[in-house]
Amino acid sequence: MAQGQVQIPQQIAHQTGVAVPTQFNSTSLYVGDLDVNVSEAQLYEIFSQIAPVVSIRVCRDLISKRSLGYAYVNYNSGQEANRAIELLNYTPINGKPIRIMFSQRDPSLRKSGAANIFIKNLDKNIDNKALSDTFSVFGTILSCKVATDSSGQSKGYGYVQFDQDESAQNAINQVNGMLLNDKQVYVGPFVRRQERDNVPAASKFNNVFVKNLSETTTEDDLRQVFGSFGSISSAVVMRDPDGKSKCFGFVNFEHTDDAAKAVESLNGRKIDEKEWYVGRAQKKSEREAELRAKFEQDRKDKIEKYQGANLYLKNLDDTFDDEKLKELFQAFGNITSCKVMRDPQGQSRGSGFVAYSAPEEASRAVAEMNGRMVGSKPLYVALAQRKEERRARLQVFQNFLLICKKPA
DNA sequence: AATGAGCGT
Repeated sequence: MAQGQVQIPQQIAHQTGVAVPTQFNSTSLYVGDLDVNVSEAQLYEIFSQIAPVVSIRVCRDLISKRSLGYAYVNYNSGQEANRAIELLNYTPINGKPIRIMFSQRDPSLRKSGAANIFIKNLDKNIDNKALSDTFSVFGTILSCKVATDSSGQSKGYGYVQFDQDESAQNAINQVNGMLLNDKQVYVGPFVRRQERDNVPAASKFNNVFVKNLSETTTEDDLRQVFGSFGSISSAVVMRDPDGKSKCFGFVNFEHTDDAAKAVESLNGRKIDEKEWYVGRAQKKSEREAELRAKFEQDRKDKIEKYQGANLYLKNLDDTFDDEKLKELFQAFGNITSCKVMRDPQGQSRGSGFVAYSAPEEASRAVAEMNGRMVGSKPLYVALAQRKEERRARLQVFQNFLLICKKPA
């Protein structure tokens, strides 16, 4: 027998060739949320109180043998398994409530999050069992859990997953906004964190930004135009210290939906011969982040564009200056910049850069000029590497040297 | 205020 498995001396239910059992006559239970130290023996003691147990296995990491925090308990009949769920679910073992479900090896239902609801503003005294009892009137619960901190204290929210969408819908309709232990709870569909982040807070805003105003447009004009969408708590046209309009402003609505309506219908409208831009006002930090991102993108575009249009020169005759370089290289294309590198004393370092406006010009220059005698020496001409590329290459080389030095 | 984690011999 496999290690870690307790085989109970009972006749074993043979299921070979039998169709996959449905949820409710399955004899196999998944027991999750186990403390890592929970053993088969502890589970046996508890589960055999319901009916004879066929087998129990705590699943463990193959190598470390550490408990994965879940186990399987098998009974002879579906009724027994069902009874175990009813009577033993949320029983604490080592102080931690276990969570029992019918074993369902196909993960698709679990992953889909279907019929799953989220409850918040729960009284801290409501535990898994109480939550389950509250919601079981709407249908069969597959899983139910109150979020807790490490000491087992309720965090005031939880989850209930039903087997049917309809049950979840009814639970939401009937319990949302109701009092549970004198606290008004929120009940809604469960939404994955990631999906919730994808829905930008962008749709909930009160403050509207307007630009491209005429210089003569005033706060009163803004109130006039925006006022038709709902009540305004403030309107402002930004101005220079001398009072001259900066041609943009902000209108703050009392209700988010009014703000949204105003944006929807005013953006791009022509008013006083000016096409207004009307949008959600960004926070300063948001705006800055956007500008930073744009700047970064522009920089990347520029690098991309000039990629391959830059030359790196070395072994350059000391008598060459920027001007002479330009003369030498302009035959191959349109030079956008040209530089001889010098030390702080102004002495030529014998290297330099020539930038063209297109990569073809640069490669022509390499082909024609590399190795050519210029002044006293043969000139080295190659496409310039970007700083990062060069750094990466140097790093590879340094590593190589280190490896070479290491004794066998 | 808060939107998990979870399936073997």
